[in-house]
Amino acid sequence: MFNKQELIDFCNNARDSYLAHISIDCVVFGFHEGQLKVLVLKMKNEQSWYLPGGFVLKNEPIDEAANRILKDRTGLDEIFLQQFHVFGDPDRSRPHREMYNHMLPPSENWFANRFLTIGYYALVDFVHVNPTPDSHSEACTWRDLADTPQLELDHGVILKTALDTLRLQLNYQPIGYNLMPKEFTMPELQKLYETILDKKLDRRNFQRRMLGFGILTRSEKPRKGGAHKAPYLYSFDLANYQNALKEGLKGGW
Amino acid sequence: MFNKQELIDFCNNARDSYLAHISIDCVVFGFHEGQLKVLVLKMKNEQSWYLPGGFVLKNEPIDEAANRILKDRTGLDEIFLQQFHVFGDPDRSRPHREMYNHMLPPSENWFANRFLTIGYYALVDFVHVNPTPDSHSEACTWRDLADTPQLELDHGVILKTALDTLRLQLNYQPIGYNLMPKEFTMPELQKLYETILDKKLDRRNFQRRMLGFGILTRSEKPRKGGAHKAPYLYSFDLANYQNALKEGLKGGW
DNA sequence: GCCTCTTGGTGTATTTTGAACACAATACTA
DNA sequence: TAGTATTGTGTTCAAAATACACCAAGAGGC
Repeated sequence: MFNKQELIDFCNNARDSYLAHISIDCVVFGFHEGQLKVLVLKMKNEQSWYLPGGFVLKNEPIDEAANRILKDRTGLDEIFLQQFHVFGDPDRSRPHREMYNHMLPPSENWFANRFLTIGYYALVDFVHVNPTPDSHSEACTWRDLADTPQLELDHGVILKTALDTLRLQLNYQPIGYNLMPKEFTMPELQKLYETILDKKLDRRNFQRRMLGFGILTRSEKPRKGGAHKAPYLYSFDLANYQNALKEGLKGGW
Repeated sequence: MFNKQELIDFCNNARDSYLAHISIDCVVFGFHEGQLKVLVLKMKNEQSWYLPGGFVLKNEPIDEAANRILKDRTGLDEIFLQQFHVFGDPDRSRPHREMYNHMLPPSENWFANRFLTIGYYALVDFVHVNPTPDSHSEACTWRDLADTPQLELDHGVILKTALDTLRLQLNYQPIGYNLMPKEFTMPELQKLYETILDKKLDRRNFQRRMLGFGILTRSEKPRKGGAHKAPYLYSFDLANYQNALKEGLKGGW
């Protein structure tokens, strides 16, 4: 939350720079230690949590805007981003719109406007992300999907919609490629699928089908160090993966 | 295209009524005589064709806006509508933005603004539609998908994206229910699937699979009148259909 | 070192599903 | 009433999904 002077400065700058009525909110997924994670922000001086978001510069393509916003939050550029839905209820941001009523008249207060928000989901390699709060926030952190805090406004709905979209697109987008590190074991990849789909899969059939798609290349060296048998390391063959996705990975899970 | 006075009136009204920077464009699909059809508009005094579209009232949910716009073009209310993509390139409407430069300075010209457009696709029962031009247009007509005119701005891309989405969602949305009349024969339904997917399907396997889903109810009376064997009439069991779609109609086509 | 436990990798039998095709039924035509 | 075009149903064969058995490799206890 801003104090009055911060608010005035922000609003002046926003009016000059950004398109009115339009915002972007991002659901950033990562995968670490067998858990699907989401990046969330905690607002200064309040127990309120948000998805990373921002506005669109007056002459900026919206995909670039989403990329810019996420670069600020993660340190990563060229992130895998998919637009998935516009949330356009006139009341969706009412608490935001009224929040600064006591500081500024609505005509001068950027946040008093109605905003449609364009929802993007992003897939990132967890270990490369450097979570960075924005000027409203005091914290930017990963949370397990099963352990996300209550989110403000309609951000809970946005998150849920993103997750539903992710499930539907699992066979049509390079989701594994973008969420896994370069090299990974088959059980790790299976855990990702199980987490996204929220159900157990048969270990042996999973392996056979995955290999059957011809989108994985096996490293020479297995992973060392862990207890028990050393699993092989795999990486995605991006060209084959993209090609297979055009038709969709056939069959359900 | 407006003359100067029409333009001034439109702009004054638009500024008071609509959200800036946001428009809606609709791809209306119908199905008639074995052909997938799209509703297009022809602008007054020009050989230029557009998709039906409009703007969002300042306090109107976007889904309602799309519904309102389509009610004006089709006479139908409560149309099946799906938001599918936002087109947000800053240059997407450049020709529109410059079109009235000689009549009004940009600051007073609504169309000189940048617009993001939210793409909706609509599915309607062809025979119930009463195509109605808007104030820019001299004609509003159905065109075969294979015979659509060149569309202005990025409307060609919007149409193509809608069609791709339609294909992907065929097993997840009640597309048959919304495009077919109440009663139809199995070969007619098959033609719809073949048209959307743009490939031939085996008549007998199609029939067995469709019936296997348990989403159709067969009428007592077959269709009379045509030459040759009278086919049965079917209608969708909406409750079962919706239920089956939650999981997706399993298998590909 | 040997046994056992745990985890990863491969093979096989059974069931289910999908594709291809033959044939019967119906309604109009000649 | 035979002919023809079209619709409805059944059967066959192959492919794919599922379930399960077995083998391999590494770690720790004794």
